[in-house]
Amino acid sequence: MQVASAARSTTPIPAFPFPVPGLNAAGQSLASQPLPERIMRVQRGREIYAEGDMADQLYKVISGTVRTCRLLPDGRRLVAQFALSGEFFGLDGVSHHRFFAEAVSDVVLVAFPRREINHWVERDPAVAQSWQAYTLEKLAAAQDRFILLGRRTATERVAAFLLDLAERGRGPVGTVDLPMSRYDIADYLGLTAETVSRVLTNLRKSRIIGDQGCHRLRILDQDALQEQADEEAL
Amino acid sequence: MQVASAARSTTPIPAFPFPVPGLNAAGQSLASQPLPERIMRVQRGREIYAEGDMADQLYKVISGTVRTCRLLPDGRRLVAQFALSGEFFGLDGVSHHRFFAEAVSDVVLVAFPRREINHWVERDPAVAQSWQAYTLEKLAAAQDRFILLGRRTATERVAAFLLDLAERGRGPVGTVDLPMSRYDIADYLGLTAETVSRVLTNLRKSRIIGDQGCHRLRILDQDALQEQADEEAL
DNA sequence: CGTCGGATTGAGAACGTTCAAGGGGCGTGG
DNA sequence: CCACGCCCCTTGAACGTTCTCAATCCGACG
Repeated sequence: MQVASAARSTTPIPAFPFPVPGLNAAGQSLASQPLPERIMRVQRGREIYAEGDMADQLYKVISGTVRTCRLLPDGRRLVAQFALSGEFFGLDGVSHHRFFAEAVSDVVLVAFPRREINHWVERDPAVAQSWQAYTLEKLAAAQDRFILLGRRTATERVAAFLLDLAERGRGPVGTVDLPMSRYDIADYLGLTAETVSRVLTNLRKSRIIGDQGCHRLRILDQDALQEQADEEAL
Repeated sequence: MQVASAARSTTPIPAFPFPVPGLNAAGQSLASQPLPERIMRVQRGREIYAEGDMADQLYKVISGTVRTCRLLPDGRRLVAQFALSGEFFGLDGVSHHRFFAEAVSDVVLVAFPRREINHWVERDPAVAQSWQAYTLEKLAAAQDRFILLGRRTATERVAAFLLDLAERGRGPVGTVDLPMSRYDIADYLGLTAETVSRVLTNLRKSRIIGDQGCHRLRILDQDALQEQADEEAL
């Protein structure tokens, strides 16, 4: 884990991970009490925290992509989350991390001490409410993923993944960035890299997506892709 | 949904769904402000709430078993949770339920209005903390399930399921109750009922579990079962 | 220009599903 | 009380999707 020098005055104060009344859009406290912050820079492939580490911080991605994973003893891996720029991660355990986090690409992060969040939560019921709502939303998203992993075909999973990334990504409309490898995608979707590759090839041959290199593609037919994601047997 | 008549004086006040300072073990308020409660009785197979319903209540199972599920348009189903007696459910959406809940067996429930919980959370930071911790725990459990659904073999899934039920169940030690059907189990584990049945047969033939009817079994070799659950290739 | 890791493609195998048939337990009705 | 019927559970056989293993290709980077 690499911690860069303290934030420069040129670095904008990052937004709090969840919307909080009393903070403006940039996350600056309206109560003239700036949030403590710690800017971190992590190189591609480096670990941000390990499984079992104290979960005493939350992280917000300023730029780049982060993955949180767990490894089984025999080498099988599952990616729990991809955190894109603007998103946050680190909420994978009550007191200790149950997953480890790595930088998919070079990333810049902000770390929020959890005790600071707890302090806020204790002081302000509205913050507590926001925080709770945020956690509940995460829980709902996790439950949605049960269906993807438990009952969807390979094509459905990949199509849904592309649509999800397209929505979350910040590139030009219709263009999807895939900063992670096929192995990462596979371990996120409960597939193998070969299967992911084959599905992408099929979608390309069907003119549903267009090729712009390994780590970028265009969605040529949004409706068709949606159809592939929702249900094979429509 | 069936709502029984108001609780009798013989009905013990049910415990709050999550541990809360200021409440004793039975969930009775020490602040001489009893929690509002609503006892419900639901017959086996009946719906408790539907997908899309307002998520304005949390439920605690007093006796029986409840499943929460979602259905895909083509009939595929996924069971998100089994709530055994003493456990609670209903936290499957921020404002509206994203799953529907049904009674696996005849059940007795207590419903807690969410606004009541919110009220408590707003009044007492310690309650807020407990509530938050509870939600985080649920989130961590959900993330664990990603691995089960994404990367485990059929045998591993079933073995892990049996161990989980054995731990949560309240029957005699070494005995596991399976109130739900093979189809329910399959939809919980992302398998088919046939596969579940086959795995159980294999475990029986290996003398790892013993037969006591379709809905009850004995764990004969806990270590072996643990081995099956953790990893095939140990 | 060469090297290396990731991506793609192919062939074969394996695991789980699908389809189908038979068996058993429980509740209902005669 | 017994018989029937309806689920559900179990078992078998064939199929299919995905995985595994392997070779090749491509692109990024030195």
